Amino acid sequence: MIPNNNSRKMFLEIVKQLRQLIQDENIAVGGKLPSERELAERLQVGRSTVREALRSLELLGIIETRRGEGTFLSDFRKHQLVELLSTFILQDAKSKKDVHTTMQALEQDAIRTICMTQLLHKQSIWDAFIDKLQEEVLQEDIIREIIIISNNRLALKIWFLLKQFAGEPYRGIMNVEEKKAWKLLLNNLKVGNEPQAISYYNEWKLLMNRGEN
Amino acid sequence: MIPNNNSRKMFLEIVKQLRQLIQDENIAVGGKLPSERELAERLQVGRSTVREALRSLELLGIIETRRGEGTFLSDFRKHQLVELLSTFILQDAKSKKDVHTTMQALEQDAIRTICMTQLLHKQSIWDAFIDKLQEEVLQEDIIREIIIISNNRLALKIWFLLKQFAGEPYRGIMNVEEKKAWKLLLNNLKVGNEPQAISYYNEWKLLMNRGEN
DNA sequence: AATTACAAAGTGGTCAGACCACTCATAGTT
DNA sequence: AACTATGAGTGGTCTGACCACTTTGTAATT
Repeated sequence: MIPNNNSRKMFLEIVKQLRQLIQDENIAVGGKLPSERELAERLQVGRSTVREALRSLELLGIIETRRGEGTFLSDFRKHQLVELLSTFILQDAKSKKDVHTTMQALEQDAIRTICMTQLLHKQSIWDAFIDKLQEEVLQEDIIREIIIISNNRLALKIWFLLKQFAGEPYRGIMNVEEKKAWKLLLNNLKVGNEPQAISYYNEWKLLMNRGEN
Repeated sequence: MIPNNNSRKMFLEIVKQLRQLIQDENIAVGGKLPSERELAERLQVGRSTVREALRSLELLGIIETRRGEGTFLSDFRKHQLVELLSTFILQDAKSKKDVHTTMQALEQDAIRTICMTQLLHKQSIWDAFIDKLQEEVLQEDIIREIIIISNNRLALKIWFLLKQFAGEPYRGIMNVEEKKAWKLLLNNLKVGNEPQAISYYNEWKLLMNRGEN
C-alpha cells in the first residue's frame, strides 16, 4: 500500500494518491479537498511533502487554494498552464515565428475552406459581417469568427492555444485601411473566389505588421 | 524588487524568478541550477518555498532533479509540449474529420511555404527525393519529410500529434499511381509552382482515399 | 608513484514544529 | 435583532534537523 519512502520520489507518489483520492471521494469541480494537515496524516507523510504535491497540482491548474479556506478542485480549463509554459518556451525567436506561421496556416485554411463550401455563400451572413466593420473591431475578433464559420472546431482550438502563446499579436483595433482590405476579402469570400480572398488576406497581414512596427 | 511576502503566493513568485534566473545566467538544456539552499539564500526565502516552486516545475517536466547531484534544466521543449497540448486538445474529443482537415491544412501550408521559399529550390535536394520514390515508400514518410523541410517545428509537432489521433490514415504504402502524383508534385515543388503543386497534392489525397475505401 | 579506501562536503528528500495571515462560524454583547 | 469579538481551522512560510545519495579530496595501502 504505502510505497517505500526511500529511493522513490514521495511527492510524485502523493500526486498520484491525490488523484486517486479525488476520484474515490468523487470530489466535483469546485469541491473541497481535505486540509493539508489531514492529508498529511491520512497519507502518512509530512505536511511539506503534501504541500509540494499540492503546489504542483496548483501550478497545473488542477486545484485552487484559498488561504484561510482550503483547497478546492478547480476547473481544468484555467489557462494558467499555457501562460506559464509560454514564458518558458517562447524564448527563442524561432519558436515565436513558428507560432505565427502556424496560426497563419490555420487562418488561410479557414478562408480556403469557406471559399470551397457552397453552403456558406449565402449573402445574408456576409452582408451582416461587412456591416459590422463600420464599428470598432478587434483584429482578433474577426479572424476568429472566420475560423468559427469554417466549422473546424479542432483548428479553432489549436488557434486559440497558439494565440495565447503568441503574446496576443492581434490585440489591436483595425484601422481604416485594414477594414478596407477585410471588406474586399469578405466580398470575395461571399462568392467563393479563393485566390482573391487569400490575396486580400495577405494584404491585411502586411498592413497589420506594418502597423506594429 | 522583492514582493511582499503577504497576500501574494510566494512560490509563484519564485517560479517567475527562477525563469528569470535561467534566462539571465543562460543556463542551457541539461545545465545545472544552483542548489536549493543557495537559491533560498539568493532569493531571500525559505528552502521549503524554493522546493515548492521546483517541485512544480519538475512535474511540468521543465526541470529534472537528481538526488545527491542537483537540479538540472531538462529539454521540455521537445518532450512535454506535445503531450501537454494533447491534453488540451483532447478535451472535447474531436470528430475524425476535423483531424484530417487540420492535418491537410498543415500539409498544404508546408507545400506552399516551400514553394515560396527560394532557398529551397535547389535541384539536388528534390532529385534525391524523386529517386527515393523508386523504392517502397510509406505515405506517412514522404509527407512528413515535406513538413520537416518547410522548417516549422511547431507545425511538425502538431502534425505528429494529430497523426496519432487520426487512426493512422497514412500507414499504407504508396502504389504506382500515388508515386506518379508525387513525382509531379515534387517537380513543381522544385521550381516553386504553387498552384500545380497543390493541385497534385489534392490529386494524391483523392487517390489515397479511394484506395482506402 | 599509482591505486585503493574512506571520510567529508554538498545535494536533494523528508519531517516536525513553530509562527503568521486569513476566513468563517459562533458565542457574547449591545 | 444586529453587531462585535473571539477562537478554531486553513493555507503560507520559515527554521532546523535528519536521511540517502553523489562527488570529491585525501589519506592509507600497495
